Amino acid sequence: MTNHEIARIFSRIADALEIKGENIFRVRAYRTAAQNIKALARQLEDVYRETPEKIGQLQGIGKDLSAKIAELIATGGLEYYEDLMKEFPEGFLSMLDLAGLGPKKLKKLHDELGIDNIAQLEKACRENKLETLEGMGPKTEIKLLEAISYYRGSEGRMLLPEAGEYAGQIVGYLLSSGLFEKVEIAGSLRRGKETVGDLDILTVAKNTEKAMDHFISYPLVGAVIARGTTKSSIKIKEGPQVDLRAVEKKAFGAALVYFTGSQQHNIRIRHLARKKGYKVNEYGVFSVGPRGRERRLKASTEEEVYKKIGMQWVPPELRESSGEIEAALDGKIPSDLVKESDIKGDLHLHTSETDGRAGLEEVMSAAEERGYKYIAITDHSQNVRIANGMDKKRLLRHLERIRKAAEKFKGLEVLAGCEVDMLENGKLDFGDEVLRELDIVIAAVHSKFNLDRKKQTDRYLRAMDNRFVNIIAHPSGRLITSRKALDLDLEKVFRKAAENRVFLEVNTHGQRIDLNDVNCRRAVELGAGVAINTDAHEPAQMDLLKYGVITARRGWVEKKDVLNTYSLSKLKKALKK
DNA sequence: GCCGTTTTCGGCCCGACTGTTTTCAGTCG
Repeated sequence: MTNHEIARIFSRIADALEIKGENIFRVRAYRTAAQNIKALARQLEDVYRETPEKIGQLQGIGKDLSAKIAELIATGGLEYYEDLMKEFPEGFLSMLDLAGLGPKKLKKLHDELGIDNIAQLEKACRENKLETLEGMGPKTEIKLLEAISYYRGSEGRMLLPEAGEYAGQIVGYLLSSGLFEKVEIAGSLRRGKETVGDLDILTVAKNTEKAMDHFISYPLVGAVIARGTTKSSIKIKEGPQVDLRAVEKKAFGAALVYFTGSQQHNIRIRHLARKKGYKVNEYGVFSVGPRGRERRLKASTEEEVYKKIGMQWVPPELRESSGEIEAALDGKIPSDLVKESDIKGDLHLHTSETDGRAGLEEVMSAAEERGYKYIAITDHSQNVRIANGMDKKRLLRHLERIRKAAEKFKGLEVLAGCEVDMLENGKLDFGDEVLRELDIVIAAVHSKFNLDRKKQTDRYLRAMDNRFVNIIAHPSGRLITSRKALDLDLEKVFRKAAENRVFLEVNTHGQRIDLNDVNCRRAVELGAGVAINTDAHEPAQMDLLKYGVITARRGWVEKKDVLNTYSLSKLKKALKK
């Protein structure tokens, strides 16, 4: 049972209890627990197996919820949950995913109109049945019909790079108007989550009325969801919802904290502030005097807001309520989280020799343009036939060509390597007599994704015992929207990596982001290092590096933990082991 | 249901916008 599955069950329980009209704080407890569990760096199942009592020490998990987690892990099910679900028709709770429909209205629709599912809701809206209910009118029906159509056509959350593109375009549109003094991306995009739902943009506007009008007139707008003086929301045609908030300059810091989230992070910040006699909202930090009199304290930047509460500034990527609050209170926020400018080269690149699009020199000059000190050319090995993998003869010839082409690029060190396939039994696709000819060896799985946990893990461990292996590419094998991660004991893999000085890749290609944030964090905790690589198959993809960097930052990875921040001489030493 | 140098009981982050109201409940982030 994964953390995500446990979190989903808790959040379904929260939905169900809310509809039943249970104590809202009890509902919130389940919801908070679900969110905290999703943000954990370790799998609860692993924690439970080692030290079961640690479950109850987690933030927001007490006696009752730790017992429920134990039951889920031990039996794969939860009696309380299953009984609760029996009270609701199939598909009923998922109606809560409709925008504008919450537990209260849903309960009313069920109790008074007998609505059990989306199809019945749609029919009732079309027949104007909702208008017969108190508190609902014609607009409610229109909004719900829109929500239903959006829900059906919804592709869910975007991948991070796609969100980045949308945001870049809108920010450009806003800035070009001259109506804004400041425009800043906030929300999960600023935190660098691997998928993003809505886009959040925080602004300081010279004239909020004009600014809001400009925003809702964005050419690609499909619908205006809300239009207020400080807050408006639009839905982009075939794209995401975008929320824009305009605040005064002096409130910008507090507003940026608030609008960046995560929600759990905000709740804890405000809670801490309250204990100190302050109130924090998006307009600033206020001291609360006798008779509730409020006085604004100077806090126009994020740094000042955190300082007032008595803690260090927290980098946005860390704001997931997964230990950063405690660290910031103790002054223990990592001081040197890896930055894009720390990266001295890309160590996983393909060329047209196998399945890449560009030739050797094109790749090298792209690297030179990016100011890299070094790169590694790592085309596929023979077993990956679909990618036109090289046999021994072709590889040796390729190495020669790489070294020859590299002579033209004086300031760039080019390592001649290979992405060597990891065979089912953990042997590599080439023997040691070939591997020793390479400057760098990346081992990777491209087939047999469905081995059982023991076999898959042994496959990795054996490959990492080969003394020539430097990097494990895309270790978990997952593709965010299409392929599950391999069934793998990552704890063992990370420990072995630390022991044998094998680096684990943070691969930014396509839908990978692999390792992901929580795995990065655990790998580094266990003493392993990472390498942030693009696995680019054409030079433009080398730009995706920033998403690997942000993911590593979310995993609390510092510069010293990252192989490709090393100087050339240190890199070469590390590769020789 | 969780949590505690104000509390083991009584709190639980905080505010904007909408639609249906005539002062507010519901929803959202």
